[in-house]
Amino acid sequence: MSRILVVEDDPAILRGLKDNFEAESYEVLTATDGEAGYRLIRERKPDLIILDLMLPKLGGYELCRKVRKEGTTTPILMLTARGEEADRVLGLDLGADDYVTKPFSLRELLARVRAILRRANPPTALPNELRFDDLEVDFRRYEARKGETPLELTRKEFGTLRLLAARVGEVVTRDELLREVWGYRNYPTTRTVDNHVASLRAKIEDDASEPRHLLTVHGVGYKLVF
Amino acid sequence: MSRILVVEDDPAILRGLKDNFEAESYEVLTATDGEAGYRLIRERKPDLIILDLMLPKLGGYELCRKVRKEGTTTPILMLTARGEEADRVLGLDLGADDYVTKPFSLRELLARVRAILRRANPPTALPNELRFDDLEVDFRRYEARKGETPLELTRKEFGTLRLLAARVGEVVTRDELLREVWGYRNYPTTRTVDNHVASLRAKIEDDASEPRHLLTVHGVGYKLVF
DNA sequence: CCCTTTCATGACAATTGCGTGACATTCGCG
DNA sequence: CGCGAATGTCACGCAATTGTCATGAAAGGG
Repeated sequence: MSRILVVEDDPAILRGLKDNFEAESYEVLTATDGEAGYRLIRERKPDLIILDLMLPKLGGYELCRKVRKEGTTTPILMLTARGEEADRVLGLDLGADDYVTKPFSLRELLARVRAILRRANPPTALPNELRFDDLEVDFRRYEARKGETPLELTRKEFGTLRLLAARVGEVVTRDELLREVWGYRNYPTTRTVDNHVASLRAKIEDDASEPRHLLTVHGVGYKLVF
Repeated sequence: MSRILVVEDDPAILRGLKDNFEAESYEVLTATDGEAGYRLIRERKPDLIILDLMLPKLGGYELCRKVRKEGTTTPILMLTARGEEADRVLGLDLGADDYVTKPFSLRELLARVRAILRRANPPTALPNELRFDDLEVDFRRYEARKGETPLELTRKEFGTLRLLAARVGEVVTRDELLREVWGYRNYPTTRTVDNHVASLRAKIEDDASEPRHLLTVHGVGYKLVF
């Protein structure tokens, strides 16, 4: 069976996870701070790393980036508390393969672990770039241009546009946008989405009052069309 | 729409939850102690159970474990007072699917409920498109065309057509349409359905006064045939 | 610590779409 | 054929949805 490393500083959660994964007959390694976790990654080469975001000595964020920079491709699942940087769409670039927000569902966590290990299909493919007409967006560089003029898009705008771009033509509901772009942090109103869509329109549409690409579907949501 | 059981002994909270869920078009069952909750689970088979941890007669832990042991897979969302981490892990051990700590944000709770239900009840096999004759409907894009001319269908019209399309040839009653398209609560008159069917006809039939596809079955409902 | 950017929220107006009722028409059934 | 019930048609008022803007809070950089 697979070997899983859990890096988590809360001893109660750590033990709960260890017990449960072992009950599923995984081999479990544990660490309570980032540095110990880093050593275990190098020495024991786990098949999957479960990483708390807030860690003593070396944060999950930094640890994640560090091992990725060293070329480690081991799948990483991030545990994040509500209130932390939990944006799924915006956050996956750090090198994590999946995300679970605390307090989390153990059943869901187990299901995700199985899914990751099965490794059949990569996680929901988000596009890395978008281009049509004179618009050009690079989601990895967080750069956008309209014709010759560079656009200053905010993080939420990038995230919103990216999710819409991932499903070009299809309607994306405000709830989906909130879930995927905003994440499980502080639940803003769906009205917040409208505002960000509005400012996106002001930037990417020729005439924001007559949008031709970022369209509203009344009572449902928004969609991006070419 | 979905049926939610709320088991909570604080009448104020219970009332608040009931009102809010009903405002979201959920059907709500309520119980103020574990035993009553247990009976409702068996008798009414809710789609989701929201369970307070501290309950008279039969606690949330015990109730959760009991129904799980009996093979019930209905998703359970636990409500708990802000407490120790041990509670969290223990609660999840018992088979709860998610967890919200009191005092909670109503928006958060609603979002989680939606997420759980979405996960548990994968969108019932509704067709994503419909085509016959010169009609072409894409339910994900919310787009419809008749020949060359695009049709402007409203949300209810899309929903109505989609449900009819899911059961081509079969009669769908007005009550079914109301339940599936309109949602559980605040039933409009069944006459409302007629109106939407009428406007659908005006759009998709060649001759609305002589419908050939969207047919009335007198005294029963409507059906879609090719 | 201040300053800038980004974000969330609310008020307001404009628009869309929905629900309802009145009346006409059709259907089912004797 | 005739009656009552069910359905079609239509138009109106209202409620929900959305665009727009302003404001204050939060986050991030110097």
